[in-house]
Amino acid sequence: MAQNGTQRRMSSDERRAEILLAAHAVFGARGYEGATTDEVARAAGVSQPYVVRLFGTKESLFLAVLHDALDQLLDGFRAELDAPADAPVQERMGAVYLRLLQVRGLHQTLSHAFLLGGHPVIGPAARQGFVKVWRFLRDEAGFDADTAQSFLAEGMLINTMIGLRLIDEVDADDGIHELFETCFPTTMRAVRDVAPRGNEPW
Amino acid sequence: MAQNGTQRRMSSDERRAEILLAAHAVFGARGYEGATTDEVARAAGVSQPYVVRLFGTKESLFLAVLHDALDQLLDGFRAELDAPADAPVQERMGAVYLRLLQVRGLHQTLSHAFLLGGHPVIGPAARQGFVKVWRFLRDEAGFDADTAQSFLAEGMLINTMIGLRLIDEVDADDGIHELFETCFPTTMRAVRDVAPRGNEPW
DNA sequence: GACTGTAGTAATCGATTGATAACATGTCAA
DNA sequence: TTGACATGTTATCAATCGATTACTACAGTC
Repeated sequence: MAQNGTQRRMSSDERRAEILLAAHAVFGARGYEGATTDEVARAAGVSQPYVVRLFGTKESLFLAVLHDALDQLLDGFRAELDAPADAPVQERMGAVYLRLLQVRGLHQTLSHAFLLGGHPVIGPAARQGFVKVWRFLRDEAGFDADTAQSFLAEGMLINTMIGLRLIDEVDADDGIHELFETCFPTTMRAVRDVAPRGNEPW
Repeated sequence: MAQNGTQRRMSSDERRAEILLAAHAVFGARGYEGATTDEVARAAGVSQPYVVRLFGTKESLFLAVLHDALDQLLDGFRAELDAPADAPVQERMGAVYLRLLQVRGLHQTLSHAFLLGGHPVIGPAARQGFVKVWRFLRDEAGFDADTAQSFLAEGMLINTMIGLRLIDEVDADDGIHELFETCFPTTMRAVRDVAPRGNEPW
């Protein structure tokens, strides 16, 4: 029974991928320390010990999420670079960045990791990832230093606004509405459709 | 004995201020969930239960730290606005922001709070604080929307770079060195002197 | 110089949480 | 079919942490 219903047997790799997806959302919403392996497990529809078994420790699960986020980011950038150019590079990379909002929690997980530079294990991994992004922008995308800096800065502001759940008040507060229109001049509708809302835990 | 030595009796307000200072550093380095009231207590030189007694709960301690950070930021901005102008407004506000790096952990605590928008108590407080900064830049400092957005964005990037402890590798990695020179063109020496290093826990 | 309120600590408790161990169930090859 | 391995769970433990309680000690006052 249950041949294709709600419960199905998966390969451990498929399961790992599902847990990773759930972990993006949970770590993004609660941070490394605030998230629990049990929350991740329930979000992924498995038991808490199984999460630990598939990833070893909570710390290595977070590292896996961090590496996955950086891979998705840089792979997305590179794929767009290889595609035929239909707009300035900066706009195209920005569109890739915003498209990744569909992976719930990805941007916030990155920001959380970037704030843990003092952590003995996560710190070095986060630094290395950040530098990789910088090097991509400079060496592969061809950004000059000032452009790369502005691009990164705007990315960090986007992460902040997403993490703050500012969208919830975009209609209630004129200042926020203006900020959004400045930050997402063309893409506001897309962002609003995809960004996390306050009424969902993550 | 011990009339003025290492141990002294303080007013609860003085002690509260000292704990607040220590809490900036601890919350900044470890985040809201990652920090423990015991770490804050030891950093402030008091016992853990006393921290809880003076602030009620860990949550209200964090809210106090958040409000203190926003007060220091906006008070600093306003004081600089009232002082005789010796440079463009944007530069002067930026200098205030960098000067606050002397309050260890202040910027990172703000960033941590901004990532907790989904938290039922911290979220609304963080949103409100962020909007207050935006309104200050627009209404009091007279920034136009684009300038305010860039200013905020660069601030978030600075917070990220501080939280990442990137300064530790500024001499070891050419990319990081370049990033720092782009981001802190005139102020790099000051930032390096005052930013937290990897070899200190916070 | 006892009285009293405030500063502060030691001891401890209950809840949470990451991790482990033991066990159960499904699937595939021979 | 049956064995064997991979998928998954239930039960449980030890450590950590925020909070409470009960106690101690200092300082100003009458």
